Amino acid sequence: MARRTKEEAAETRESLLDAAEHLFQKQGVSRTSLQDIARRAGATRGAVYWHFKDKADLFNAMMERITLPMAEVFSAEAGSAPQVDSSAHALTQIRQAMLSILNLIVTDPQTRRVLEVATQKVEYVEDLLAVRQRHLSVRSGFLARAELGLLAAAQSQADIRPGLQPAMAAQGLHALVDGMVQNWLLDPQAFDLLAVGQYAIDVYLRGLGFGTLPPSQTEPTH
Amino acid sequence: MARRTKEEAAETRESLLDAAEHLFQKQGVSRTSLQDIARRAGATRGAVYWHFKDKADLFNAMMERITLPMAEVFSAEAGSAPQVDSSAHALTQIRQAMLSILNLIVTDPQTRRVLEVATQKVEYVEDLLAVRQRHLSVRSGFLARAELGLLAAAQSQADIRPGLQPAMAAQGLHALVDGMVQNWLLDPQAFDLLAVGQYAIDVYLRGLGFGTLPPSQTEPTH
DNA sequence: TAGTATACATACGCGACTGTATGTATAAAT
DNA sequence: ATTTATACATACAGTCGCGTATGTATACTA
Repeated sequence: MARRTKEEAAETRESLLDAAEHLFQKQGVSRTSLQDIARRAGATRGAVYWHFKDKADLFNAMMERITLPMAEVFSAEAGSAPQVDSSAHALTQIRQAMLSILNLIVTDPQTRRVLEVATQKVEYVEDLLAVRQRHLSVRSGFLARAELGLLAAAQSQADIRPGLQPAMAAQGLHALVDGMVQNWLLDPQAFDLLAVGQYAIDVYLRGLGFGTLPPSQTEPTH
Repeated sequence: MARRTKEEAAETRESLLDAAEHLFQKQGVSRTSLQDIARRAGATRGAVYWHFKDKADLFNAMMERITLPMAEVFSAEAGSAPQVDSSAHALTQIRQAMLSILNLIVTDPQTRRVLEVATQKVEYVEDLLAVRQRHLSVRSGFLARAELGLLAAAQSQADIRPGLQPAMAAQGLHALVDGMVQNWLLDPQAFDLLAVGQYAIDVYLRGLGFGTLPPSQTEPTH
């Protein structure tokens, strides 16, 4: 083979990452060789070592192709409908953001693939610790957002519990969504992520004292 | 070396599993060779292959040494105080069981180690799929228990929400606890597992309509 | 007490995977 | 129109870890 145009080179890179995604999901990261990846992409290890330093570098590049769901949704939400009464609907925003996360995971195969790899098909160790770091930073972003939202919502509502502890409440909310997603990824047929997710989130928010949620679609179909 | 007594052989086996626990936690399962394990246990690969078929077999033996927290607590709970009024205190039992889980994880280093390995330091794939299976069966056990408990509690209380859906509610509860544990294992200094766990669980149960929890220690110290 | 099975240690052969070195046709720069 | 850097493919060691085969001293058994 000979030199390709810059475009073609970029395509090669992408196809390598695509191949890695699928193979990592099927065989796990450690059991997938660079040979495997190159072959599936219709290339050789030469191409891999040209585009990436080693497997860890390739893995990180794969991760960076997608924004993790949590971050994705919050950034999208920020640029959505301009809020006239932001504090009043802060809670609705949080709720909606989390449902969007669940929806994205159910809908988008690539997101689901990479998420599955990141949570089940890789060992959080050494050169791959970047995953852990990303995970942690996404979490802290979520916590900050949620905490602010909860505070804002509490101020605009009367029936809020006096003992509300925003930091702990946000941690719980995060654990709920995160645990829900991980459990669903472990066995997608076990339950309906959207339905159960919505139900559980509403239960939790109600437990915080937010009894009156927008009547739009608060109750799941039963 | 020569032949050891049966006792000594059993000790060798245990020390191999101990070594594996620590090394798996530090380096991940795939990056730990049987050589590493043998060396740390003060033995050779010969001992390993005598006691175990291969690494997967050793890994599974390591997992089976401990009962996973969720299962542990429920089995212990079953044999605890005999219930005079079981339906009335079903909820308290559930709550207590979950707090015991969290307590066990924080308290017992071995449980924490193995749990960390099982959730972060192994790839759920092929010969190691037994972990996934264990995870799933523990979950279904939890769900069954929790669902029954919720139903029993609902019958004995008036202020329960009419729309209670026990299956979904149980899923949410499980996701909450599971997510909490996993997030804590990822970064134990990020928050206090016991305090936040208790807070979030109570929030969730309150959201289900169980407003009056036993006054023992419902409110976290603040 | 001789024999046998046990509980390892040691030695060997092997494939797999990695990183690098080198070759090369061609797109792009001059 | 050369030249050069690019985008790979191919070739080469080298290491590592695995599984097995074999050796062996001793606890147990009859």
